[in-house]
Amino acid sequence: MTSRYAEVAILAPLPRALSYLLPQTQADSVVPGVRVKVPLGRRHAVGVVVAVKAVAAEQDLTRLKAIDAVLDDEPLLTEPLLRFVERASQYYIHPFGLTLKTALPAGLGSLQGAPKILHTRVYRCSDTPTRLRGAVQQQIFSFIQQHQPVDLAVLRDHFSNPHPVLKRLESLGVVNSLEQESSRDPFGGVSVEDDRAPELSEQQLQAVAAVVEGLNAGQFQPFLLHGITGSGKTEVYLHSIDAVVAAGRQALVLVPEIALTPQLVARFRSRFEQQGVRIGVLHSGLSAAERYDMWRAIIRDEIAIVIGARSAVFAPLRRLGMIVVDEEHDDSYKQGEGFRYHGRDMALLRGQMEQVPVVLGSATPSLTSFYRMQQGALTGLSLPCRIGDRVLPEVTLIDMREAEVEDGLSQPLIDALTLRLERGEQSLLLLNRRGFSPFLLCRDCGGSYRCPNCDITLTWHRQAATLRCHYCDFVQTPQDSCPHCGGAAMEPEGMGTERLAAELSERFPTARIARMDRDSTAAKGAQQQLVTRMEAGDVDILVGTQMIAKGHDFGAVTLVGILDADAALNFPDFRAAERSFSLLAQVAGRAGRGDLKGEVLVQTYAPDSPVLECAVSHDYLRFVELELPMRQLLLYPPYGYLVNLVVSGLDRDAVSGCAERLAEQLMTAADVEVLGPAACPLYRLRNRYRMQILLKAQSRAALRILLNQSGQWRKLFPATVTLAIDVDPADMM
DNA sequence: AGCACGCCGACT
DNA sequence: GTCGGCGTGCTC
Repeated sequence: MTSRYAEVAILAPLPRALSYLLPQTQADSVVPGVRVKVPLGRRHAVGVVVAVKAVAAEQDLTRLKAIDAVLDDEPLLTEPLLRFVERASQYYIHPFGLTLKTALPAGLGSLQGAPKILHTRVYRCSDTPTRLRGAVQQQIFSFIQQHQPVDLAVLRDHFSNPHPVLKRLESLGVVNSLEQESSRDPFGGVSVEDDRAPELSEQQLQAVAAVVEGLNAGQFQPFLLHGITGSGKTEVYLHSIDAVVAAGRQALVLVPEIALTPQLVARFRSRFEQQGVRIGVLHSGLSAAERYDMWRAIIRDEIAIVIGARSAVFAPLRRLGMIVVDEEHDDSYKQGEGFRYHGRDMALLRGQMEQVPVVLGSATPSLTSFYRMQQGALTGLSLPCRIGDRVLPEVTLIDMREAEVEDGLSQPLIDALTLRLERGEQSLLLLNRRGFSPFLLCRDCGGSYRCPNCDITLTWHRQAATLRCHYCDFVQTPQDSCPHCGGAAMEPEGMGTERLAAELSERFPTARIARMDRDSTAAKGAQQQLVTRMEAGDVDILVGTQMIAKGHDFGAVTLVGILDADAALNFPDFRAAERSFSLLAQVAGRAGRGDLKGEVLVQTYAPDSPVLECAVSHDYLRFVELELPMRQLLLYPPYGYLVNLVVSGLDRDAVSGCAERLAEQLMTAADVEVLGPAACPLYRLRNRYRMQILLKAQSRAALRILLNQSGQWRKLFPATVTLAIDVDPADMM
C-alpha cells in the first residue's frame, strides 16, 4: 500500500503550505479543494488541501501530524482554480493561505461561526387529485402545481399557516416534499420582465463576431471594447454571452460594485432567465450565508452566468467560456488592503490560464489598457456612436475665481437648476465629499476636531450629530465649546453632500431634493429606493458623491453639475489626471440619455487645466495623447512597473528606522529605481505611522528578482513594524 | 493569526 | 524574591 500525505494551506499568514498525514477515517475524502481541520502548534486551524501526494521512498513522515477532520463534502475549489489562486498569490507576494481566504466566501476560515448550509422543504405535485375538499387545499394545490418546485418559505409568504394543509395534501398523496439544500434567493423574489434583444449596429455586430471567434478558437484572447457612454457595450456582452451559453460554457461578468448596478443585473436576468439560464450574483451586499450558498451553487454547476464585484474573479466556474470586465478603468477593482489584487488583471490572468477570451469594456479605458491595445497586446473593438445618435451633452467650465458664488453654487449653476425646476426636468449634482462639512472650525482659535488615530480632521455629520473619521471608525459627539480654547462657537466649514442638500432645500423650498452617498444608502434597500424614486420622477435634484456617476441610467436628467472638479485633480498621485478625466466623463455621460439634450456645468478654480479641457470636448484620445508622454517621461505605468512598499507601526521612530534600513538594502538592486522612503500622504492612519518606498522598473522581471528576496526583508524588522507590499498600486495614500 | 517562551519593572 | 508586560519566533 502506498501511503499518501496532504499539502494544506492554512488560512492564516504562514509563508507556505504544511504537510499532514491523512486521517484514519474519511481518508478518501481528502482531495484538493476541501477544507480540513488540522492541528497547528497547540491549537487547531482551518486549511485547504492544495495537493495530495504519494510518499517518496526516502521521505520520513513520522514527524507529521494528521488531519483532524474533513470539513466539506465536496471541494470548494476546482484544481484549475487552486492553481489560479496560487499564481495570484505569487504575483502579489501574498501568502497562499491568506489569498485563499480572500478568494473564498467570508467566514470559512474559522472553526466556529462558519456559514451554515440551510435546508428547506420543497413541495411538488405527485398526483392529480380527484377532488379536494376545502377552498384552501385547492388554492395551495393549484399554487404548487403552477410554481413547483415550491419552497416552504414561499408558501408561507402566500398563505397563512400552510403547514397543516400541506400535511393533509401529503397524506392524500397528491403532493410530496423533499428536504433539500436551499439557495437563498439573492434577488429577493423579484422577477423581471422579458426583454428582447434589439437589432445590433454594424460596429456591435463586428465586436460580437470578434469575441465569438475568440471563444470558438478556444484560446486566451484579450479585447478592449472602447465605447462611449450610451453606445451599447452591454448589448455586446449580452450577445457574446449568448454564444457562450449556447456552446455549453459559462460566463463571468465583473462590475465595479454590483450593489451599484441593479439595472445591469436586471437586464441580464430579463434576457436570459426566460431561456432557463440561471444567473448568480456575488457582491458585498450579500450576507456570508448567501455568498456561501451562491458559491456552492456555482461549483455544483447550477449557474451559467456569474455577475459580481472583483472577488467574483475567483468564482468556481467549471466550464468557464469567457470573462467580461465592465468599466475596466474603475479603481474599485483594486483591493486596497490585505491581498491587494486587481480584479481586471486577475481576470486577464485567469483568462490566460483557462484559455478563454476576456473582454475589457469602458468608455474611458485605463491608460494601461489603451496603451496595451496600441501595442497590440489587446485587440481593440470600438463603438464610436451613441445608440439612436443621441447627441453628447454640452459641457461648460465655470471659472470659480470670477463667478458669483453663493453657498458653493455659482450663479450660472443656480440659473440652470432654476430652469430645470421650471421645466420639470431632473438635475444631478456631484460633490465627492460626504457629510455636512469636512470640519468644525473654532471662530476664536481656528482649532478643529481631529481624529485621535489619523492625521485628518473629523467630518461633521449634522443629521447624526456626530463627528466622524472617514478613514478609521472613530466617532465622537462634539462638546458645547471648543476643545482647544473653550470658545463658544464651533462652526461648520466647507461643504459636503449633506450640507449641499440642506442648502438647496432652503434655496428651492418646493423642489424635491434627494441625496445619494454612502451614508444615505447604508440601510438595506435604501439605494434601490432612491433609484426607483429617481426613475419615477419623484426627485428634482439628486445630490451625491461619485456613487451617482456609476451605472445609473436616469432618463430624464438634463443637467449635471460638478461642484468641485479640482478635488480629484489635486490628489498627490500620478493617476490623478486619469481619475479626474474618467470621473468627469462618466458623470457628464449621465446627462441627456433620454430624448432631451443634456447640459453639464463644471465648477473649477483651474479652468485652464488640459484635463478639464479634454473632458469638456469629450475627447478621450486627446487626453491619452496628453497624458501618455508624461507617464513615459517619468517611467510610470504603462511604461514602467511600480511596487509600493508601505512600512507601518505604532512607533514613529521604529517605522522610519526600518524604512531607512530597508531602502538602503534595496539600493543594490539592479535595474530598479528606489524612491524614498517618504512619509505616506496620510502619515498616520488608524494610529499607525506610515512610510513608503516606491520601486520603479522598466521590466517586471527586475522587480520580480528583487521581490523574491522579500521574505528576508521582514527579518530586518521587529515584529511591531509591518511591511505591506502593494504590487501595481492604484493609489499611494 | 494564535500561542508559548523569554527577559526586564513593580508588587507582596 | 515572583507576577506579568509585550517582543520574538514557530506552527507539518
